[in-house]
Amino acid sequence: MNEVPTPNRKARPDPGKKDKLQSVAEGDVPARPYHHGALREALLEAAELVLRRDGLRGLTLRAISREVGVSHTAPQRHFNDTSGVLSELAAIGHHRLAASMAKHSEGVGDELERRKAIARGYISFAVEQSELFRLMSRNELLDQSNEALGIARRMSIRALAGTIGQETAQESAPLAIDTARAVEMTAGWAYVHGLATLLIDDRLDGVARIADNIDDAAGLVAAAIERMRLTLAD
Amino acid sequence: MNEVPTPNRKARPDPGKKDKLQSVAEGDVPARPYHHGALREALLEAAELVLRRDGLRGLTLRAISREVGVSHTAPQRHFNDTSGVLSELAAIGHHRLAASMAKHSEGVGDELERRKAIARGYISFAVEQSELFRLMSRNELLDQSNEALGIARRMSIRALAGTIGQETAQESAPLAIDTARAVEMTAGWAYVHGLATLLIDDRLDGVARIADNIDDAAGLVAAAIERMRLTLAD
DNA sequence: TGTACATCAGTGAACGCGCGTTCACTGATGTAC
DNA sequence: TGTACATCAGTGAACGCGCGTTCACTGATGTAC
Repeated sequence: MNEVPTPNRKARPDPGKKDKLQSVAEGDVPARPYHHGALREALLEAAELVLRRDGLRGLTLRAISREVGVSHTAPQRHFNDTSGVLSELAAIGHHRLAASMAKHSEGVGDELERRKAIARGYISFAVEQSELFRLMSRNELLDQSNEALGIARRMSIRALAGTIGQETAQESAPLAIDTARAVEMTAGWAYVHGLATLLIDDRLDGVARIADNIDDAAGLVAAAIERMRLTLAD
Repeated sequence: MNEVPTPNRKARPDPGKKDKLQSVAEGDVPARPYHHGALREALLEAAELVLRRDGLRGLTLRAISREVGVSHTAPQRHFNDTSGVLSELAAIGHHRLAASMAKHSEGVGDELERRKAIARGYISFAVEQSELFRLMSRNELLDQSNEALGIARRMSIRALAGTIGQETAQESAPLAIDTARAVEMTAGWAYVHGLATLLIDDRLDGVARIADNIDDAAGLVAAAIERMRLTLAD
């Protein structure tokens, strides 16, 4: 009787959306199948895109669903809620941060130079992926019990300590250091993290503007990194 | 005819709310008048209360209206929108930050000690009023054209440079310094800001936990501040 | 000192928005036999 | 190799929530005369 195999569904607001039978004949765009196959990964990529384009405010489950072209309830199965997506994204960010530091310091022998290189890697990541970097600090939005995030955090701390590559991928092993070393590490981390944060928040412009020979904050940061051995002021 | 002077208003859902005629006879609680008198200040206080209690997420125009007990459209007249309230609040925060640094360093003569004291003032403020401190960095929520905020920011930078009190309240005058001084200031600021940020974000616990003799992040920070002259690590 | 009137400050009902969540469902895939 | 059935993945309508905004209004205050 019915030529279209549509059973007793109530309504089809957009019937042109799924043309499953003509999939191959329609062109090279394969018809989107009911089962995506790699929806989780697609959603994460979409989430990153939305984060860059619309900022953290626009990053909702509905937004990433729209981006992928999937029902807005689909993400629930893969991430429980928004914090699930954000936590995964933050974990990815920590891995990239670690990779950036490792890459910048790769093969640098001199210890001081090595530390400067790690600092550059840290700040480069923060500047180039500032929204992601910011997200990584937004604890109230992240699921603190997320395992991947925990592992990724430990990994980036390890890369910061410059011990990545020296040990194998034992990122879960504790990094035992003594007190003095911990204090130095804290100080160094704080220094670099503060530079990165102030830089992407455009706060250094104020200082740059009042200095005689500096007219860009990036130059200020470069000079500050070069100093590396510092006192609080003057 | 009518004993109550209620004219042709449609409905009174909560008639007990405003008992204007019995104001004095009712007790020492004065009946809330139609005109508040200092609504702007009351709303700002309420905003700070809400910020502490519910965090930034709960800080809405409707929330602060509820807190004061006023119609939820009342704040519109005093602050245009939410960013107006947040900007005023951030400005207050900058003033308090400046005051904290000034107070801690007051009367400290030795230059290095003075800088440590300023750092303690910075970090104390961040820890004690962490939500407010965080708000001050949330540029996307603040009205960058807000004049009070701009002035307050310049003031806190000035206090950070340790020049507060040496000059009069000329907070709008430019703070002319040379390049070397600017680099030092930037480095010092970054260091202290990073310590404060990592501390209130509970990020230092990770380092503290892996150090042999430190089991609290606060101790780590205290030690880091005491060092003050640092290299990136080790 | 009193009166008229403009202006200011706050009210409360109504609306639209985008969000997350629930629910019964359908389409696709995997597995037992 | 084929068939039955359970399980998994995605759908889309519906709902409730809290928010900001608009609007016509009312109550209080200030000012001109």
